[in-house]
Amino acid sequence: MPAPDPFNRKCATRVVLDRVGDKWAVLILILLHDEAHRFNELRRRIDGISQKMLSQTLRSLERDGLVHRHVEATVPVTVEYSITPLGKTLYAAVDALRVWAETHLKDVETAQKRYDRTNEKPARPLRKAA
Amino acid sequence: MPAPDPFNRKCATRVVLDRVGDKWAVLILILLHDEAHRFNELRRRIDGISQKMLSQTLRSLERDGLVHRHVEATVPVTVEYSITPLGKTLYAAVDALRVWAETHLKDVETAQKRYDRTNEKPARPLRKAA
DNA sequence: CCGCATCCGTGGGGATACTG
DNA sequence: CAGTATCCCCACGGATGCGG
Repeated sequence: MPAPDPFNRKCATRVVLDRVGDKWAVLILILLHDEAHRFNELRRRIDGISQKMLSQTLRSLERDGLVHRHVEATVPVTVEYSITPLGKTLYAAVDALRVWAETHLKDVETAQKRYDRTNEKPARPLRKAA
Repeated sequence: MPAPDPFNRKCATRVVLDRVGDKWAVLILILLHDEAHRFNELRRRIDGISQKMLSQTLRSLERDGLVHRHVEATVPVTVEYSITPLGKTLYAAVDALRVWAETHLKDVETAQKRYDRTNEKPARPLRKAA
């Protein structure tokens, strides 16, 4: 893994960024930070996630050591997912983003409206209509 | 925009998360945080970005009020991009992620190797070969 | 209940060519 | 130099069905 030069492909930072870019991963991390959950609990909790993505994302998180998977050998098997200590440290950073979002949402929206008002004046044909 | 319930689609947090999830946006933000840059400077600086994505991402950032676009009316037109105050506040949060990445990279890699050693023992056909 | 395999549609994003 | 427009591909992710 190369030195921390985010402008080179495949640098450490990019790897993490890609994981954070995964919206499902972040949401799962937030949920598990509060308490452990079972598979279908998560499924119901997270609006719009497919079973495939949930499964897939959980495996990634487990692989990265951010989430722990505990299998209970009951009759219909029971699986519980919980956040690991490492996961909690990432959660802290991610949470900073959440806070930023809530703090500056208004500013962003204002900027967007301004931009749209200024630039979205199309309908001025550059070349004469045919 | 709904209340801060990240589990509902289209919540504020998700919007920001999606923007941060955009790796190009983050990289641009980091570059511009150091100093203003021109279009093709950014292009050269960022390994692997296409001209289309650069253009597209810059417009998003400008629309969100995170980046400022200054046009100099020289003969071959000159355009400079710089980070806004709002952009700097976001940069702070993003930087926390960068730090996390560099700090815990080793842990993640270790976890991954462990996981792979444990689980990637395929080659045991569940059903007989045809 | 948990989760993998398969099929398949959509759109994100790369390459290229062109304009102001 | 700074973009826009077009084509095109393939990987991401949804839906469905099966297996432990």
